[in-house]
Amino acid sequence: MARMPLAQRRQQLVDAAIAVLTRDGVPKTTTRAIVAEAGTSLSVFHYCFDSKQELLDAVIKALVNTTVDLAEASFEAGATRKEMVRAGLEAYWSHVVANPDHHLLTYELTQYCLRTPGYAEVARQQYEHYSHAFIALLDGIGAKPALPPEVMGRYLAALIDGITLDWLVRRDDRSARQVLDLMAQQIDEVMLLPESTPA
Amino acid sequence: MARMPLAQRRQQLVDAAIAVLTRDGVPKTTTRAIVAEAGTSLSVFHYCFDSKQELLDAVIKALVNTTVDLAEASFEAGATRKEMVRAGLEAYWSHVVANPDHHLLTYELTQYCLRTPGYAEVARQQYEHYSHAFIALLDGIGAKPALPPEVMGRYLAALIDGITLDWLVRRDDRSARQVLDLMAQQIDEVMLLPESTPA
DNA sequence: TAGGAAGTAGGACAAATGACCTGATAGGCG
DNA sequence: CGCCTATCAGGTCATTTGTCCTACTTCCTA
Repeated sequence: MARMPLAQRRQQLVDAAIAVLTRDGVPKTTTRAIVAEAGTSLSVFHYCFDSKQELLDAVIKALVNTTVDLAEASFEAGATRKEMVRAGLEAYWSHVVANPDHHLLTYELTQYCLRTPGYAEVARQQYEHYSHAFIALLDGIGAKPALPPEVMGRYLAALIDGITLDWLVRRDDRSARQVLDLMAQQIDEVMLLPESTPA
Repeated sequence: MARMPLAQRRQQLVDAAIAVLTRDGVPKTTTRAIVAEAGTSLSVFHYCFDSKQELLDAVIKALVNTTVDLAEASFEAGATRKEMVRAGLEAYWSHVVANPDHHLLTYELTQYCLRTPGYAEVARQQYEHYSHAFIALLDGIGAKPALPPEVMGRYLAALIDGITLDWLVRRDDRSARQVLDLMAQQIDEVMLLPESTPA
């Protein structure tokens, strides 16, 4: 193997671990599978990380960051308010459909954190981020919520989380799209105050 | 150990497995932990089941049944339509709060099924049951849906699933209750046609 | 250019785990 | 009562998995 500075090798192992986690799931992600994916050896692994747990720390940090970035970046442009809402959901949804394993892994890691002493807080922050992302979206659109934004954010985050999980389980595209449409409609027609129509 | 007929011993091992799964999670549920919980030996285990997988089959069947029963039984009486909806959600929610480990395990097993070849269909059926339970609830209430019942059922099932997961992660009772209230309100005021007011 | 540190290689080891085997024993049935 | 089948006990084996150790190589630097 080509020699590589420590930081770079660490990053490579984190990437390899994410690849294996995504492809094979948490239980099958052994240290040997990770180093095989990275094309290196066990000794290199323990040269870079004290333990498997320390690597998982780094993996979780990396994944949470990308997931949050995704959630925040998903909600962007559109012409009318209704279009912006739909565009945001659409952006998120196309990422789900294109990367089902990524999202499945997110759920798995959440579970892992809940079961691993000292990691519950990590999962907690992850879910805080989700609802905050929705609040920020609605705020960014310039929408006037008809309800407390906090409650709306959590409602919508829970809803999209449930829709995602349902699709990951049943892979029913038509059903998912119908429910997403209903969600967009609910947001626009029910949860936000009517737009001030320009004269 | 007292001698016991095969079927009874099997049931005992399934119960023990559920206890360990609930308490310690899927990864820590080893055959040894199961037989220790049941107070028997490994040999008894392999006398009753060919493999750990075969036991898990039985466990999943048992758990899915109880979960579905719960979901269906949760939705019962109340005076007005609004009260019935709230009572149904309340019944479900009190079970969640009283048995968080049970519900956490449900999510874990869903993941397990998705990752285990040949078990995806089990998870799929589980989620079918959830939305059907909602459709049946609304139908049982005698409510006139303002939307296709199929879509509403999936929307509500996804929503309650997301709310449950959010609470399991953040354990924020106040937030959960607010979102549940909003859900009840949405159902009553938006998703169902107005009740025909008696003269 | 020599020395030393940073990085790599491969093997080894103990613990955990699923699976199984042989012999003992209980308890119904003739 | 005595047999014989169903049930149980304990030990054992092979595999997997995380961890680590020692020796080797590359590369920077004084």
